[in-house]
Amino acid sequence: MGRSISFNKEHALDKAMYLFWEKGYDATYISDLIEKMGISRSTLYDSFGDKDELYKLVLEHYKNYGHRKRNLLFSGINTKASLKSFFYQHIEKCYSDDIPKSCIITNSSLLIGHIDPSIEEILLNDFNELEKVFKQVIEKGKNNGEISQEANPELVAYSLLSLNHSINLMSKYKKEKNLAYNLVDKTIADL
Amino acid sequence: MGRSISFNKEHALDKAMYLFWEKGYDATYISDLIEKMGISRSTLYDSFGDKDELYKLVLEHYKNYGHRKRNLLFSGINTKASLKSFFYQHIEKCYSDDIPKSCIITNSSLLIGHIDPSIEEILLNDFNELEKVFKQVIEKGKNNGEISQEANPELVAYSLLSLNHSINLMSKYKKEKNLAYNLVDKTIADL
DNA sequence: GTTTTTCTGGACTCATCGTTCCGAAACCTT
DNA sequence: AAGGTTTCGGAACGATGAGTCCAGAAAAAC
Repeated sequence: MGRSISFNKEHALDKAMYLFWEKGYDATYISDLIEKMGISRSTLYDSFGDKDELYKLVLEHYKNYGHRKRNLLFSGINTKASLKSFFYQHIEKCYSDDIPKSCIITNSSLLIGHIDPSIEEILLNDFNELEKVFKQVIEKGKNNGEISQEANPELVAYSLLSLNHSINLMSKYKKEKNLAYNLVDKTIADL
Repeated sequence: MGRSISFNKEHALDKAMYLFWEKGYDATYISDLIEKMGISRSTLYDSFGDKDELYKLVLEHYKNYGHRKRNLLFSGINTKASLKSFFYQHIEKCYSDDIPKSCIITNSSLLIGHIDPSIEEILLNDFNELEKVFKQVIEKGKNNGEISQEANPELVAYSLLSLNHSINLMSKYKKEKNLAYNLVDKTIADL
């Protein structure tokens, strides 16, 4: 009974995500959000809570979004090829004009220490998760004999995480895409 | 003639720098600034212009501040030792509780595309400058025979820049300091 | 058609932002 | 001491942000 929901929640979250991603938490205004999400002010507050709540939902939404790329890490013919395809796609996305630069987690770094602790926790968790996945990949590669037995999975994971975030930042600063490719190639070759 | 200035301009800029550095441009409010700088609202506007102008002065101030560390790159007994002392100090500063995390330029990267173009230009220049210095260091190391002739100075400089900014971000996200040291050691050893 | 729920639009409150302004105090010069 | 100049503090202004509220339109269920 009653009127049914007439907007797509996922679609609206998607729009909100791009806004927060591009402009950051502070510079994303409710007025921008309702415009891009295509809903009214009241609907936003009724359906998503306040700005903080919406931001949490967006971070959750972003997580799902990021998992698609992450799956590349286990889909290649071997460990190094998987890593390469992951990083190549990362570079292409970072240098694409269709989506915002960098990643929403990296962009949120300034919020740490100044935002609601429950949001900070989400940020820290998301940040650490990719590192864990890298570690798994390296351990799998060691078991397969594709990666040197001397490699320290924790350190390598850290170094890959570092590479990942560098690409984010470098793309913001408009550094040549080519250099990113070279660094990825070299890093993976040295594993 | 007239009343003389009763506050130290450099000291005030220093306080402003820490604030912008820690909170970022948007989240640094004039009210915070006048409190920390120890001057009144009108004095701030009279002496430093508006927020944008003050931010430019702060970036300039930060530049001088950063040069002290940069000199380490040319002060060691050899190229690799110099690089090590530079990065070691960088890590220590990033993990110190006395100064804000990361660096003001990295933090400001979020503003790119949304701020006054003249400020954006300063940011891009500052960012590129460190890369140039790294390149010089590598070229010098090649001439000295300390670094392999096959090394591509441009790529190595990019990779060191990348390392530098990773440390910034990793410290924000509270990653273990130890991993940063290990990555620095490995990166420099592989040169 | 009636009821129930969703959604809209706009007006509203409250807080806080950046900025301006002005009178008074402090200082230098003569 | 007097006059001119600059600093300084606080009040005030205008803009804009987040969030609330409500009357009514729209859409679905009964």
